Amino acid sequence: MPAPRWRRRKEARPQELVAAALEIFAEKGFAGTRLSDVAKRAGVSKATVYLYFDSKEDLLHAAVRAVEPILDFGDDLAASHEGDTRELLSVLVTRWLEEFEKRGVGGVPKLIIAEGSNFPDLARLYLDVVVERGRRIFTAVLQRGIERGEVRSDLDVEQAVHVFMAPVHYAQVHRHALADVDEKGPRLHDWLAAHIELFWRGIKA
Amino acid sequence: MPAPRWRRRKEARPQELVAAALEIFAEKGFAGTRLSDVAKRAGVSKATVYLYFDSKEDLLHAAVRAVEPILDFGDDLAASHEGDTRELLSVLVTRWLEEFEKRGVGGVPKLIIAEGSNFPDLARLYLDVVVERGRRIFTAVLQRGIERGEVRSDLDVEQAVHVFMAPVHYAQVHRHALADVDEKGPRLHDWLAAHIELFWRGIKA
Amino acid sequence: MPAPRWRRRKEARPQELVAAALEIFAEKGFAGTRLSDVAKRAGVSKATVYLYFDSKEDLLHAAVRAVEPILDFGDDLAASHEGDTRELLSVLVTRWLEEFEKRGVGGVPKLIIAEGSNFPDLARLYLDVVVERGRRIFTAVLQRGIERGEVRSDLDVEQAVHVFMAPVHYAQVHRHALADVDEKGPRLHDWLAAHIELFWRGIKA
Amino acid sequence: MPAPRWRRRKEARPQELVAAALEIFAEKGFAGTRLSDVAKRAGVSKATVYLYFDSKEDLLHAAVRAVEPILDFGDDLAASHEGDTRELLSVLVTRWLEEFEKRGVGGVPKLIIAEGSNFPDLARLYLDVVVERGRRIFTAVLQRGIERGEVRSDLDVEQAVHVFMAPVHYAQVHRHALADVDEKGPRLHDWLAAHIELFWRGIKA
DNA sequence: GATGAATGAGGATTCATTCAT
DNA sequence: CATGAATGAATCCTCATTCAT
Repeated sequence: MPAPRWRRRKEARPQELVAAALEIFAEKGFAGTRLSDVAKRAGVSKATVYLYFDSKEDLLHAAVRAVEPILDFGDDLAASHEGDTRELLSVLVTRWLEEFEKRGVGGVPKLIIAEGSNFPDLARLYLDVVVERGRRIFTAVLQRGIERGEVRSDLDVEQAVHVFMAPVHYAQVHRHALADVDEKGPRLHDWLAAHIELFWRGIKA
Repeated sequence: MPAPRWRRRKEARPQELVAAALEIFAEKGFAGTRLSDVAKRAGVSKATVYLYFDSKEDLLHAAVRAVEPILDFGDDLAASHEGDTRELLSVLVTRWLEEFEKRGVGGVPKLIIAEGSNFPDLARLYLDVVVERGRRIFTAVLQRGIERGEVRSDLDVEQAVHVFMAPVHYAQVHRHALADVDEKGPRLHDWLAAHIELFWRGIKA
Repeated sequence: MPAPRWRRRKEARPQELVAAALEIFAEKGFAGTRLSDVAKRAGVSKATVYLYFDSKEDLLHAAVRAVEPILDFGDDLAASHEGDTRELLSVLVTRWLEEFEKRGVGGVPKLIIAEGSNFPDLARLYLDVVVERGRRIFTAVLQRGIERGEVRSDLDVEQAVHVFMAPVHYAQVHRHALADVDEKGPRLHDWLAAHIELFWRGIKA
Repeated sequence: MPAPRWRRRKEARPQELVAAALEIFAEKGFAGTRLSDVAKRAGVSKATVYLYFDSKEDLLHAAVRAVEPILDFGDDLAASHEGDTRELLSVLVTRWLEEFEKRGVGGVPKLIIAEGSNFPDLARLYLDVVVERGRRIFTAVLQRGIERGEVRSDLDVEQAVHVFMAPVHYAQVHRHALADVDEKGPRLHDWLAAHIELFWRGIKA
């Protein structure tokens, strides 16, 4: 008795819905999103959404929660890295952006910016699993850099981390909010490469 | 002597409405904003809004257009500055943030991030009068720095400007979207001071 | 002390408003008419309408009441007519239509058709001062025709009057409701001439 | 056992809505009709109307389009008639009126008079499927009458048709607009019988 | 589990009407 | 007398949500 194909579909439904919802929430915002559009994009009927989610807001939460494991790679990568700190910064940033896109949650940062004041719980979740966690990771990296003598020992690490992360966050937001229309705007990878280059000059020993 | 039901305010009304609208649009987003709330905050009835604006969307445009003269200070300030470039960067950034708050349009950057994909015209307007103009101003500043020998002459000015501006934009967005909930987040002025400090180390000759 | 010019204007206001109202009521119907459009056509402000009329409905009544003296010509003309009856019919119909247009109330019949069920009082007024009065006039004319031996004495005068008037009423309605779009439709004067010709053949002795 | 809040009626709903709408549009006019009243009369909620029609105007169009097949009987009846022409006229007129009432579109002629200038497309549709078609049918009838020697060969058929139809149209309009209030007005069947009698005398050979 | 049908609550917009000047 | 400004009360339309099948 082979597992029927539709079984897999059925189990995949919630994820498909979350993926569809995320795209549209990120594009239109929460209030601007019609559940009927989400359903259509997921290839189901409106009513089906309610089999898996209690409400539109529930779906929003689910969509944002998809970002939870996004930085799992961070600690390991930082701990196991062998090369110099500057390269580690570069690898981490690259991976950061890749993970978001690969997992289809690239729109979350923008969504959080847009809806954070309407849904503080979501903002807090995002801050915890992305922002704070990112801060911890990069704090560790900079401290390791200091220990290794690569980074100035008089650096105010906390502020430096804030400074370092702003362009990363902003690049994600820009990409999903303005890039299409910002013809003279920065190109993502050059932008972040330049950022790391300048930042490194700013902190190196 | 009961307060009159209304008072003639033809002159002031549009601005009051725009101010009220901007606050709420920035907080709730376009679709999430109820015109009745805007009216209430402006102290008028819903119908009064329609005396001055054709539609909710028209009001949104008006609200965003309030940002148009925001960087008027930039060119003059840059041209007349006597001190060193680093200080000029600092002055300009400080002034930038002040102007937005002073004119009550501090929420616009966040609003544009949230609604840019729904209203590309608005995004374009914002890019023109804020982002591009900011780029031009800082490009000039860095070039002046190179000419004065303060800044490395091998600097890729275009990329440097993009790098420099990201934390400025992000700080504005963060302030109106996440700051309330981001207890461990950066404090605006320290953050930008640290940014300028590190950036300067990155570009100085 | 010459009478100031504006005096005349002021006294003419109600009539100008009634005239403007009538045109628009006849075109758009009562509910479809905006008082602001009436005011604009009359060259005054909306509020001015309320100096002369209590309400939109009051204005409607005034507009329809303008039709009251419309058939004053009828009795005299019928009584003083010297020629034959057929000619009298023709003269009366021609005059009927002329009077409506001359006095600017040509749209009233259509308006009454459209709004009669919403404003039975108006319908009754119109029936009294136009329809019933017309019936009386034409009844007298046909009876005179019988007395003069021009019209069949076995004619059912009451029915004949109803039959005679239908095309007159309909022509008025058609003109203001369908004529613009009814390219293959009848031309008013030929139509009524043919009507009288056929009717006369139908009733003549 | 409480009555279910609703019952699946997908098939019947549009027709029920059109019927309800037609009654109310004919009575109150387009602008004077509240969609909530239409919904109530059809026994559904306001929102349900929008499941089947895009807008109030769409519903109006649908309602008027219900008149489209109304004269289908005409050509056949005229072609297959065996008796004399006078009787054919009578039969056609009787049937004409019957069909409108039987199909519940008796109010359309009045509605078109009322709204023709606001919705020229509707007027055109009505002219095409009712007025013009009627003209063609009666033109054929009169020509047949001439061929059969029953009708004067010098008759101006085109004008005669216009004359003949006016009371038919007007009777329909009168019935739905004024009859209730026009106590001394004509009774439909006597009226049209007298019309046909007089008309026949006017055209017979 | 899935959905077509239905709806209640709500929001944008309009407009007759009022009032201070 | 006139009117610009303001508004309350509708009215159309949308959409998240429910329910019978």
